[in-house]
Amino acid sequence: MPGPVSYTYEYPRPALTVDCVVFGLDDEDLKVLLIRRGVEPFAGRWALPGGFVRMEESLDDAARRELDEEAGIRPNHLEQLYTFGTPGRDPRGRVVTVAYFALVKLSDHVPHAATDARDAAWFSVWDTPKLAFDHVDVLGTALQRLKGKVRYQPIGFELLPPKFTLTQLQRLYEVILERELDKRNFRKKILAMDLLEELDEVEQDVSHRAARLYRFDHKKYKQLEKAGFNFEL
Amino acid sequence: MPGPVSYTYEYPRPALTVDCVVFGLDDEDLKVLLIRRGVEPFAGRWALPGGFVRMEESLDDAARRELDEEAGIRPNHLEQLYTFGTPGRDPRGRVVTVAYFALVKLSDHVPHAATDARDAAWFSVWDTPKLAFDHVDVLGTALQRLKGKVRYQPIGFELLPPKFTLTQLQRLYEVILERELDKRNFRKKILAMDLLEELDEVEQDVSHRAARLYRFDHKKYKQLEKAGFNFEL
DNA sequence: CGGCATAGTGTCCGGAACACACCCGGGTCA
DNA sequence: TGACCCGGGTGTGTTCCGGACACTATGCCG
Repeated sequence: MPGPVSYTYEYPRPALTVDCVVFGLDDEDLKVLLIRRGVEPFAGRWALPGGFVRMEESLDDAARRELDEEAGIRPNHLEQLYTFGTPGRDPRGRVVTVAYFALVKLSDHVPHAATDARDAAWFSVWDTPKLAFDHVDVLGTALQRLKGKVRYQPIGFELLPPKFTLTQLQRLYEVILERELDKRNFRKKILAMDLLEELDEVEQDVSHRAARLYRFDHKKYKQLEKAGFNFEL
Repeated sequence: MPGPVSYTYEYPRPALTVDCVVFGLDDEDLKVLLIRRGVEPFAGRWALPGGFVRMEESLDDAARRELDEEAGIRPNHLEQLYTFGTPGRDPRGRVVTVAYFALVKLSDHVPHAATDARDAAWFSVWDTPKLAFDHVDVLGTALQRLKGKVRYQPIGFELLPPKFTLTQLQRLYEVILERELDKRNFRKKILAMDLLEELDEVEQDVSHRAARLYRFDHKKYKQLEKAGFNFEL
């Protein structure tokens, strides 16, 4: 990609990057995707996937591009999280980063690495290695946001396979909200919303009574949303 | 402020600005602070106060500095809103802006302009002139955020004078949420939280029975918050 | 065929939301 | 000066919703 070797401005400008907090759900645990850095600064440390924003792309596009390049991930749900710009957060100089958070179905991304000759891996969000830059703060902010948002918007489904059992769904909420929920009340509430399509299928290969499978009805949700319906818990 | 006349980088960098959506509450109406632009682009148009981020200041500091410089405002409540970076949003080239939103007591800022030889004025949020850049989008996003946030965090008080009546408080919520509330229930709920200090004073100069004044108890709120209390509606 | 592991289900109670109507206090104006 | 007008401020009954709570059903496995 040839071009001029330098760019000159009248006033100094910070560098601009995007970083992505990608969440996935494994049985029993909420995971976050990390990349092992190959270059300084923080070579060898784990960090959130991300990189520099190009001049002709939007911030959202930059986040998607970096995710695809660094981990081969094309998330369904991606939203801007917060912008971190404290001077000194990057030893190379002033770097401002727009953080994003994404939700993916882990099942779609089991064999993770091998996409860019980099190490990429899923870690439990409660037990990550020491992170580069201020990425702990970014992760913390993302967790808070996820916790706050999952109760008022049906985004949790992005973490589950298309067909899931009510128990799986309940566990998802329990893991994210960090508290236990009553099975009967949970089912009553979620079914009362009439957003789940009950399928004529049950889970396979379990050594006990198989649970019925459900599917989230995006179309019905869009309708209800327009009509002023508010998803809650 | 003399210095080198140019800054050179190996890769192109977007310019970085901050813009602030400052809300104030007038009897009966939610207002937003706008500044008339003196220079191109969009000279003569109204716009949100804002400007370029300096290399040695944090984003929050930049927002506060610009607000002070352009309108003489030092808001109590200021928080980051969203970062807008679509290529083409500024005709001068790639400019990414970190938007903030702030709440102020209008009473503290009645005589607005005259601070920087610029025009500054409060407009009803439902009836603003045509704005420069993509500032309509920014304003829209800020309104949405305010609407969402006011129900779960006691930030509405930042818009009222220190001493206020319950009716004033109720009107605030009605204006922001764009729906009417039941007087009896509103009072019951807000008083039950035990966050308002009942004063031995009543409002003055009204042509009907004077209402009792209250004050928001920040200290008590901090305590309750730590104890896991959640403000709601 | 018995045991075990998870699926699936209904009821009751207390507090919150809501709708409804009346008295209070003070200023205004005839 | 007294009648009235305007919002301020309060009580109650009804309904609705969320939370607590425990047992039966089903299917696989040994």
